Amino acid sequence: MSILQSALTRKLSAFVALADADLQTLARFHRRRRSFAAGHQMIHEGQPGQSAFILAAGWACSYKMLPDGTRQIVDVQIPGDFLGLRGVLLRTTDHSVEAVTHLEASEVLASDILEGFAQAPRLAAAVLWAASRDEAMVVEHLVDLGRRSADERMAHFLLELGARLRLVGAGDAAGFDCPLTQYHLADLLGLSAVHVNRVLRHLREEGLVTFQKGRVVFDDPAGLTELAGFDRSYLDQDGPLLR
Amino acid sequence: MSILQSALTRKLSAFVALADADLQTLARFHRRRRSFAAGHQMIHEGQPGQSAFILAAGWACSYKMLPDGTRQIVDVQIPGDFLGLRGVLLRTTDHSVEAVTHLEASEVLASDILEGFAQAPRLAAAVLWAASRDEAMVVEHLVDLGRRSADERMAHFLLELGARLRLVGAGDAAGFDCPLTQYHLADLLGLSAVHVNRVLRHLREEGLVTFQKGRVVFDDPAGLTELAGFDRSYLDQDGPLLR
DNA sequence: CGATCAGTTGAGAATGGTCAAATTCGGTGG
DNA sequence: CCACCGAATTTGACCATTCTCAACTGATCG
Repeated sequence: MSILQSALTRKLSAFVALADADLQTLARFHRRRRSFAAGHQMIHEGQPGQSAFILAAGWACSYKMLPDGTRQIVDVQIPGDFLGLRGVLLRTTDHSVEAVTHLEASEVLASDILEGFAQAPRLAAAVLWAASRDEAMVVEHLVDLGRRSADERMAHFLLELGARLRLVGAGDAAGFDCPLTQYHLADLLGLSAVHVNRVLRHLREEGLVTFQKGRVVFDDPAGLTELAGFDRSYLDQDGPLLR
Repeated sequence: MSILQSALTRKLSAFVALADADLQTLARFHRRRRSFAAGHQMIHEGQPGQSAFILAAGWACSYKMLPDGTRQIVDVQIPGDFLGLRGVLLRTTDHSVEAVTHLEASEVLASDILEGFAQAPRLAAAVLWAASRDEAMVVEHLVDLGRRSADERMAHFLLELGARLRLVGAGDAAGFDCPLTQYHLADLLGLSAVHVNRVLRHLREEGLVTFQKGRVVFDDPAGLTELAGFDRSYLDQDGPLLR
């Protein structure tokens, strides 16, 4: 079993205890290994979901474009995450997904997913359960956009991302490597790129966090957590609920 | 079978063809009928999810409070929707739910859900599948907050709500009855109540939509749709994917 | 009939946006 | 090694959307 498979298995097992049949079905999701260049558009909004991907290495982001040409990034995907699952489940894709870095992923055809779920309904429950935890992150993001100031948003996003990365073994309490540009941050946080730059400068001058040259350093984790009102409990999990 | 049950069954059957055993399990979710006064807090953020509810009549809203006392409403629930499901699945509730009007709901204990899901994994998949469609609405809401102007947000929200209500037989193309106050709209759309008032006046003066005395009237549906960039395809569904 | 709550309006302030122009940085070719 | 290119970042000046504070209206209710 590859490192990726064990990571995903561990993630899913946090929700549902999986039997051998479930694990074999899951293993079949990893047959088609693919590689993509940075900037490649993996999934196109509005098209029927032909396939989803399980991210093995690299970063991606899912986003929606608006008629006026602006975009809103909904979420960032890191290794172990699914891409485009909802597009397959709802038969139509409501967002696009773009590779932020070069990335490695398993392509899972829509038919694989539907057949696999029919044969292994407990696996289906586990996958959807994990998706429902992802929704908790989207909700936090929504609160960011609705009610937090630009500084608070940035602080909250960087802390959440750091916590997620640590769960998959990338980065530590001191900081993490981050391939996102300030344009990505702007589209994530609903700000202009210019203002993102000012916010980052402000947080740096306050001694809270430094984001430079592709690296985020938490200079004052406690102060940053305080500013952001960050509570990581929604990311934690401690054992399968469904046995 | 009650009207509510058939509505929920229809909703779930859009995703997964349910067998008799699944339907019987689903029926057991409706044993505990409860009634709540407007303003009652159904679910408290931070507490372990003891039970969820299936809304039969009335409106509710789920929200998060911030340390500074402001709140962000994440979603509005109307009849046929689940309340507090994620709190049960993730063992801890990441948001609160409040009754907007007097409401009728079936209380479903956490143990009912977990036992039911273990016995009827296809039902579990169906419920989580429906939850994943709800996430599509949260994503639209997120885009509202991140990248749409106040006018566009209001237009988009009212159109989406109207479309959802029509799916459950409340309201029509002309408009709908809406018990939300301007304070609710403010907390939904990330605006101040004062600005909500100005936005509503502006949309009314433009002849697009009128919201007065608890009733929303679409004066110019086409113009409103154009302003909002509204595309309702993410709400549509046309037959079970998993047979 | 006072009290309360939702809605309405005005004036001034603030957060964040837009436009425009440097500056830095990582390659890349000579 | 160096000049150069394009992308990313940085900064300044000005502008606009939205917020805050405050006051007032109107409906509802005990």
